[in-house]
Amino acid sequence: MSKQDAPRTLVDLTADAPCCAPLTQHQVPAETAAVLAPAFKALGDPVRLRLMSMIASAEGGEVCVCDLTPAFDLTGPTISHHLKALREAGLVDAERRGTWVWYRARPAILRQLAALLAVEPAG
Amino acid sequence: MSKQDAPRTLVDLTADAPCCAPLTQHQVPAETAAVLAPAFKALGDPVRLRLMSMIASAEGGEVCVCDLTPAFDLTGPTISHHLKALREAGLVDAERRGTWVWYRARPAILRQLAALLAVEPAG
DNA sequence: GCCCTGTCTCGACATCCGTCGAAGCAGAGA
DNA sequence: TCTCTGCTTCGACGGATGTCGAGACAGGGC
Repeated sequence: MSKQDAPRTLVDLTADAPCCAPLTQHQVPAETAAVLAPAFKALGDPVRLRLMSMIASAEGGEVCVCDLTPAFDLTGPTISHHLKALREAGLVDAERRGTWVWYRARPAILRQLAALLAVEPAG
Repeated sequence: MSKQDAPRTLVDLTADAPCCAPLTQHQVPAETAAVLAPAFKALGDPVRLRLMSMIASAEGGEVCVCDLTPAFDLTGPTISHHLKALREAGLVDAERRGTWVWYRARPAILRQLAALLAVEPAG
């Protein structure tokens, strides 16, 4: 369940390759935009942004779905749907251990997104 | 046309205030997520990501719509629609000067989004 | 084996989004 | 004033998205 369902176009994105020059310095090619936009899109929902933050800032680097769901006024299926969106965007990984499923962040892609948005300190 | 049509919830976002601790260090509060998610959402479309890049990397810091439109296989109204989305997300400003409309980036909000996604070098 | 708990998938629904053509508005020039 | 060009807005259409309830599946305990 953890890796296979990430779309093929995002696979190289999840590596540690230094892929992206800042938005503000070079034009983003169409192919790069097509690959990166889904990651921003996944963060473009308040629930997913909070989920991403809860996962990425979790102690031990991972968090159980059972700790995520009660934090929202949403049903289990809806949270599961949002987690799937984060998974398919390559932002998180999931792993089942016994009864519970644990999620952890993928720092590499976060780094790449941050690098893309980087602005020189004194514009 | 330049500022008034930005939604009210984003106004404080466009200031230079150091608003956001990294995603990976503190949980993003619901209010912050509600304010920031629309900005990521605006970047979550390949066309808008390229537009944002073309505007942010333009020489002189601004670019004419007439230079943006021919770069895409899309009609004028569609490009205008995407530019409006970037405007309403507070990512760009527009200004009419004579016949043409010029767009420029707002570096402050880009900095804030990048800061939110920041990951420690040796996470 | 049976049930209980936790999570995901499926189907349905309302809403939102990307795209287009047509029309409107603002400036420039004849 | 009349017309032309550039950009936006409007209205419409098809497809994607967020949400839910119901049901399926996996693992643990009896």
